[in-house]
Amino acid sequence: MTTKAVNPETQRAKLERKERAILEAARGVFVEHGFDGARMSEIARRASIGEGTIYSYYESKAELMLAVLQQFWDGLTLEAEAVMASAQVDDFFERLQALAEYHLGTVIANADFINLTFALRRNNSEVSVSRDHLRHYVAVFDSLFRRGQDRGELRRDAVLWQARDIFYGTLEYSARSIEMTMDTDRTERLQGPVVDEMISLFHSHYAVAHDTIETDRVTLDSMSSKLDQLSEQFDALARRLPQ
Amino acid sequence: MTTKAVNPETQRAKLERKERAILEAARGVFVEHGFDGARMSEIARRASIGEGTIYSYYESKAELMLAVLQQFWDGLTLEAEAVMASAQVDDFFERLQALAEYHLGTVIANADFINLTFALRRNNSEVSVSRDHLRHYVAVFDSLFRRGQDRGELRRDAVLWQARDIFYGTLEYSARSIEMTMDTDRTERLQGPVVDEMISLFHSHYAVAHDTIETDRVTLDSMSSKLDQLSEQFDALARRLPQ
DNA sequence: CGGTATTTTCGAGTCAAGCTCAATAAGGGA
DNA sequence: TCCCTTATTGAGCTTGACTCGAAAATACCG
Repeated sequence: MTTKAVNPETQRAKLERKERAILEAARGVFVEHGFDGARMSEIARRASIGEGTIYSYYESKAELMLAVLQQFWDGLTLEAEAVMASAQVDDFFERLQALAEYHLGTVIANADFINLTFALRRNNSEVSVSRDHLRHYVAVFDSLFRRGQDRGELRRDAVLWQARDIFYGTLEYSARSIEMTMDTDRTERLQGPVVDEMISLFHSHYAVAHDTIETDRVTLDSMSSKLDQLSEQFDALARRLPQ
Repeated sequence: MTTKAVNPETQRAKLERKERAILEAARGVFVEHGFDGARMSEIARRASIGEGTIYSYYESKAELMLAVLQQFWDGLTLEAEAVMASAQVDDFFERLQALAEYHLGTVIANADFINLTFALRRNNSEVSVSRDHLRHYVAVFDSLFRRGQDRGELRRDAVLWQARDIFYGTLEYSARSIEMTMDTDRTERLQGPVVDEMISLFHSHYAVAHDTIETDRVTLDSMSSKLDQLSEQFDALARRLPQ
């Protein structure tokens, strides 16, 4: 009696703990062996439960995988937001650099997960979920970019989704390239140059550099008129000179 | 005697024809159902052979898939090279645009294959092959870019692999985004703007226009100081003149 | 042509892995 | 303690990649 009715929470807590155990075991096995290579029996063994029990928590292997991915992407999004929140400067480009460094590092470190996410593109139901993960994650960049436009650091006519494609597309492709050259090649690529190039690219393509050119044009105009003026004065002076 | 020894070629040709039939059937089934969804039995049925026969041509399902991918990527590379060869202009940016249009269209049209390529990243042996496909394919961009540098259209200090990452990374990411918004959203993205933005980006970041602006600035500064100097000399001269 | 060696094809059978389900255990209220 | 609900289990079911012994086709030779 006393030990049994300890708490109504206990039961739920127990289930949740078990669910977390399954998720953690699944995460490890999926990362180690990929989706096809992962064995439900191994996941069950690591979670210290029977194989059939998994199916009372998750409908199928695919759904379990999806839960793992959900957790993974949620974690990424939170971390990315934290990186932005902890930035000590307001400057767009500094923040972009922080985000790029974080993203590139993460994508390289968790390449397995990223690949798994895109490998799971068969059933339409799963696609939508995977899409939501991405949408939520890239929202960090979106708000950063919009803020940069509002603060006048970025061109107003820049198209958000184009910038987003360039940012994430380039970083992911670079991550794959870095990954590829890691084990075999001697010409190992580093993360630093990739991020630097990205910032430089955003500077030259999206910064309000146009204003600078405007200023130059103004300088040019004023110089030109000054020159004309000087020329006239010179002529006038020359005419006043004695032969 | 007469009918049997028709030709020593016949036998080999027969085998090769059968191999092509298997490859073609496999290609269709893989594209329709993905790697896991594809059934060896269906491939055999479509190729009008017994299931076991496939295994006297290919070691395993994975190796068959790899052969399909090999053929696919080789075709892509050839097409990309043909696009470059048939370009009517020499201008780097026009050629880049043609390549971008081709690549984006191809990636969207054959999204299944592209995904399959990256989904097959488990066994190390397969990785290397997949890497070679990519390396060979992107060589088209590489030679185009180098030519652009040689012809003085592109900055000499530009780093090739960085430009390559930007080009292919952005296009692939855009292709995925376009794919995603295709069936559901009303705000459908088009391929045109993506390519245009890419060209514009390469113009602003890699064209020798940077040098021009730099040169302009330097010229402007020196002209400005010379003008001031001249103005002073003129005043001094004017003061020395008799009233 | 007949006979024989070799090569190619075949599909029934094996094995492995995801998944089901009837039986069992655990929990919890009266 | 009894009973009902819920959770857990692993032996089997199903499916699909792959094997293998046999048969069919082909090549070779006298």
